[in-house]
Amino acid sequence: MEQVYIDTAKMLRAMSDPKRLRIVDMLSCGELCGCKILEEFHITQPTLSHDMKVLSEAGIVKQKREGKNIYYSLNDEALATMHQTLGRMFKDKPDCICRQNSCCD
Amino acid sequence: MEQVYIDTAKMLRAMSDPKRLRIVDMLSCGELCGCKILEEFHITQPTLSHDMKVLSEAGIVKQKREGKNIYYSLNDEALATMHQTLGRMFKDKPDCICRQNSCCD
DNA sequence: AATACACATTGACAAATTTCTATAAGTGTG
DNA sequence: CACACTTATAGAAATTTGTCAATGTGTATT
Repeated sequence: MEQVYIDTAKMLRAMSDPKRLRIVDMLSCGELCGCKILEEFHITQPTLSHDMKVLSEAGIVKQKREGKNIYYSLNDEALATMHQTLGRMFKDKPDCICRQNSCCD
Repeated sequence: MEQVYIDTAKMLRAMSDPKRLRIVDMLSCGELCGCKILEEFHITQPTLSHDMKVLSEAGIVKQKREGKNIYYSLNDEALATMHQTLGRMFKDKPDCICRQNSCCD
């Protein structure tokens, strides 16, 4: 299986939970610390921590410590690339990824 | 949880498997019957049937019977809408979905 | 040092997902 | 009708995921 499918699928999987998708949406408005994000959901802190780890490991969010807090922000570059990749996968074009790998013989 | 997160997450989940993502990519080049898709993977027929069901139930693929075969094709409209929704979620804009629902106070 | 706050890790459990074998159902052909 | 071919369903086993309570780690404040 080509790497692009594996990598893209991993990012999609990370965002395939309504709560995590909403977190991505929240972060698009700017960085937020965990405790701030936590306020918006009815989940425990360890659950959020786990969700942020999933998003981080998929390369969707970055984090930086500032004092006691950790601020999460979107990895805009990675998201833009993934968005573009998806767009190419959805459309039939001469440079369709599918044709590049001759999967549609 | 707003419906848009639930609906979008469901589509993302359906595509969050490398194999199913590749199937979407394959279908972007035109409709294909199940047996043709099956040739490209090392999985059993029931497994593919299950995968196609997941994609169908997420609204990603349509199907039509033609004799013995069932031809699968992308639901372009649904995919375009989802792609656009994702784009809006990733970017900070005045009409950011997040702001619309005042989740970033 | 003691305390408080923010976040991560561990261990556990239930629920969902993936994949298979076996079998059923729909369709066309001799 | 009997057979072959394509797809779907049922049931089972293994794995992954989502979530929590309990606890550990890092940082600041007093």
